[in-house]
Amino acid sequence: MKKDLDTLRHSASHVLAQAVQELFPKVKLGIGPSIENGFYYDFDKKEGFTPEDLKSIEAKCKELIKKDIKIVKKEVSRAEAKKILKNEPLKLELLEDLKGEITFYEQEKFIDLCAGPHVESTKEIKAFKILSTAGAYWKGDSNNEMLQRIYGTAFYDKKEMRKYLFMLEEAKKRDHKKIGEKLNLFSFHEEGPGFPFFHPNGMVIYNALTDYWKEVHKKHDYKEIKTPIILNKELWLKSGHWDNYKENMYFTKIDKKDYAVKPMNCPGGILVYKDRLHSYRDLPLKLAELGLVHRHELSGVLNGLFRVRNFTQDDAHVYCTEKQLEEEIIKIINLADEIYKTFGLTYELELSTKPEKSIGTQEMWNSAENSLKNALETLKLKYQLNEGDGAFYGPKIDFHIKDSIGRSWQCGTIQVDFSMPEKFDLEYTGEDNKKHRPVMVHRALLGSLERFFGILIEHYAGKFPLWLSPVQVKIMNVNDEVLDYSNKIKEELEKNDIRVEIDDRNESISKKVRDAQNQKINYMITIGEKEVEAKKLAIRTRDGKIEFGVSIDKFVKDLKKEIEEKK
RNA sequence: GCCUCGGUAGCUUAGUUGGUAGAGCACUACAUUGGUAAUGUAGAGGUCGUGGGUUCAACCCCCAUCCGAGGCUCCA
Repeated sequence: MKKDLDTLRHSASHVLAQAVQELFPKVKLGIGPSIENGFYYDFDKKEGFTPEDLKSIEAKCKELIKKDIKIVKKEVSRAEAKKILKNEPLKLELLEDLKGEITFYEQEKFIDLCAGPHVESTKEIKAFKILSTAGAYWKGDSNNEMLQRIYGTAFYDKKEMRKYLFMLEEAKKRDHKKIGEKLNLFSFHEEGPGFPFFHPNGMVIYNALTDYWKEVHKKHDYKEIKTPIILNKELWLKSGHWDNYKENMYFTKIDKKDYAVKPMNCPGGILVYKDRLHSYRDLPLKLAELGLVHRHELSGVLNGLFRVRNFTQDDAHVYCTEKQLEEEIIKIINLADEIYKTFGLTYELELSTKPEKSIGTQEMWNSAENSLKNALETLKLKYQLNEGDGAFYGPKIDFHIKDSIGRSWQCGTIQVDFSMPEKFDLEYTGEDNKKHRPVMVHRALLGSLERFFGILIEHYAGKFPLWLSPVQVKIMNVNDEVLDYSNKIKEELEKNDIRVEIDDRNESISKKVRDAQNQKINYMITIGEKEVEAKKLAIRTRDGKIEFGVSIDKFVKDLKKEIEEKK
C-alpha cells in the first residue's frame, strides 16, 4: 500500500521533535508540518542549533527510525490535554484555538498535540535527511518571538531522496547569481545594496528583451510613454501611496519641498492621461511604460535579481469603458500568452476577487469580476479562484510562471482599478456629450525586467537562445597564419549584425573550445588551413556537434533565421 | 528588520593549542604554431570585509559595523 508523502513527512517531523527533545530537554515545541518537498519543526530555543547539533540530531533521528517505534493516536479531553501540555506553552496556545475533538500522537515518551494522520511506525521512513535551519516567527508574525526552525525531508524510498537531492544540486548550478557572474552579466556592490549593475553582456540581453517587448507592444496597439522618477509629495498624497506605502518609499527634497522617488508608475501615467481631454473615440487608450521604480525592501529579503530595490516594470495602463473591459482583458491575456510562449514558459492563472476591505460599489465589483471571469472562460482557460484576495481597489488576474526548478513566480498581473480614476477625477466625453469615468486596468506581463532576466537565466541555465545571447559566435584560429582570414570572417559576420568575437590568443584549439563552451556561446567557428583553402567554415555548436565545409553565406542565412524565429 | 551561517588575490579556496599568508583558474611576459573541453616556463597580484579592543605579537580571541547565503515576513 502506497501512502502519501505528506503523512510520512509529518511523522518524520515528529521523529525530529522527539530527537530534539531527547537531546535538548529544555527546548519547547512550536509546530511541525509537512511542506512541499519535506517538513519542518519549530523549536523555542534561545541559541540556534549549530551544525554539530544538527549532525547529532540527524543521527538521533536515524536511531529512532530504526527502533521501529509505533506511533499511536490518543483522543483526550480538554482537561487531560492541558495536563499533558503543562510544560509546552506554545502548544497550550494552540489548544486554546482548537475546536472539536482533541487528539495526540504518542511515540515512546514523546507526545504531541496533532490532528494526524501518521504512519504506523517510524520504520516506514526509509530515507531521512536534515537540510537546514532558519529563524521563523511564531505564527508567522514578526511581532512574535522568533523560533528556531529545522528543515528536513523524508521519502519512502532512498532512490527517491537521492533524486531529490540531485535536483537541489542542479538547482544550485542554475543559480542566476552564479551564472550572472560567470557570464559577466551583472553585479552587486556594497555601495548600493539591492541595486543591480548591468555589465555589457547583461545589457545585450536586457536590450534584446526590451526591444522585443517594445516591438510586440507596438504590434498590439500600445503607445509608449516615459514619466519622471521623482514627483512631489502632493501627487503621492493624492494617490494614497504617501499614506499606505510610505515604509517602502525613498524621499528627497527639491527647493525645500518634499518629493518621493516613485515606487509605482501609475500616478505619473495618469498625469499624461489628464493632460488632454479624451473622447470615447480615443478609448481604449493603452499607455505603456518601461518604468524604473524604487522600493525600499528589507535587507534580509534581497535576493540577486529576484528581489532588488530598483527595477523596471513593464507597466501599461489601459483606459477603457466598462463595456470594453472584457475584450481588453482578453487582448491582454493573449498578449501575455504570446510573450511567455516566446520563452517556452508555461503558466497558471489565478483570479482574485473582492476583499473585505475595499472601495467602490458592489455593482462595480460584480461587473469587473464578471469581465475577468468571462474573459478567462471565453478563452477556455483553467484558473484558480482566490476569493477575497484581490486588491482593495479592484479584482485581478495573476500569471504564475514555472521556472526550470519548478518554482512558481508571479510575473504577470492584470488589475482592474476603480480607485485611481476616482481619486484623480479621470474623464472622457461620451457619445451623449456628457462626462464619464473610464475604467483603468493596470497590467505588467514580465513583472520586472530584472527579475524576469533572473528567471530566464535559470530557465535556460545560462544557455540563451541565439536572439538573446550576448556573444552569438566565437571565431577561433588554429594558428597565426590564418589570422587574416579569421578577421575577414569576423567582419563579414559583423556586417550582418551578428554578435561575434574572435579568440586569437596564443592557446590551443582545445583550450579555446573549452573557454567558449564555458561561456555557453552558441556557435564556435574553427579556422585552420583547410578552411582558408576551401573558403569554408568548420562550425561547432555548444552541444558538441561539428560540421565541416559550411559556406559563409549559408551560415549567415541560418543564423538570421534562428534569430528571427527566436528559438 | 529578525534568526542561523559565512566574508582570505578578479574567481574558487587551504591555513589550530595566536608567531604578520599558500594553491588552482584568470591576468602579463617568453617559448611553443597547434584541428574541437585545460601546451609549458616564469612573473605580477593580498593593509585576510571595515573600525575598535585584548596581547610582546591577531586571518585566528572579544566588541561593533558593513556585505552576502538560507529562512521568517513582504513582494514585481
